Amino acid sequence: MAKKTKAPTEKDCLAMMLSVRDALDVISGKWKILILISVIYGNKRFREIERSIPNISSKVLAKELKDLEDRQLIKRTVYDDSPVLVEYTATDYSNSVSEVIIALYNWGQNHRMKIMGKRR
Amino acid sequence: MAKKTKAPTEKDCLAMMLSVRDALDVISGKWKILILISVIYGNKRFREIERSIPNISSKVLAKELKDLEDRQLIKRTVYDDSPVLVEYTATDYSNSVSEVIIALYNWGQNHRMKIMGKRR
DNA sequence: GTAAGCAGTTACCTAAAAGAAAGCAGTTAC
DNA sequence: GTAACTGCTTTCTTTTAGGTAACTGCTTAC
Repeated sequence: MAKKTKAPTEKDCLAMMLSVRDALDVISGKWKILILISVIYGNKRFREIERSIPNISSKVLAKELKDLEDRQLIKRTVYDDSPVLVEYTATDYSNSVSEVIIALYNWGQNHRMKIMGKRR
Repeated sequence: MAKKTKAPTEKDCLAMMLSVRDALDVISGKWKILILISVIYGNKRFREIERSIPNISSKVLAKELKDLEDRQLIKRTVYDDSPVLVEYTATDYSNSVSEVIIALYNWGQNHRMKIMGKRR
């Protein structure tokens, strides 16, 4: 299978950037990943998610949930018993974000230990 | 070694969020990761880095480089021959970000294929 | 002598994100 | 009957990130 081992070219560098940018477009922002964590973890109801994320407001949560739903990173299901009941759940696709989340989690933990010398 | 397998608690969810937030505080923004990629890849000079990142401006680059330097994610070395020569290089610490970068790269590539049905 | 490269800085402006606070229509609990 | 929960929406204000563009002092190349 002897492949040539090529040194990385400028194109590789650029390609890396473009894909990372694609990811950041979807995932970045102060709240999206936290919301995904909450939902993947198992929180389903609007208020439940809201309570699980420190300092998030209803307004921001509603907006971000819509955005994540549009991108199929979250599923919104309405059960129309009265009272109306709404459930947010993870999708297969949102589960694919786990790798990113875990990398961020590991790095963040490590970073805090570096700068504060202690764990949370 | 039989550890108890515990179901994740609310505290686990919160701890995850807090660490991820720590990471995002350092790493987020439109440009920081792209700059890290460029420098890790091997670009050293200010203009070289600038040219390697599509559409970045001098102002933003200068600001972000300072920020990354403060956080020890980049090393800035001045060679004071005349003309003054400045080199930016990756640190051990910035290399630790690679895992995050790779996760973002993989996800971003996958995402693009999902929504566009093609690679870059 | 002028154009172009180096490593930035400065000042001004805008759009988007986010915070704060209140409200609403419906339901349930006491 | 009133307080508290649900899933949001609305308005208003502040903050921040980022874009644009020009300009600096210095050096080398033509």
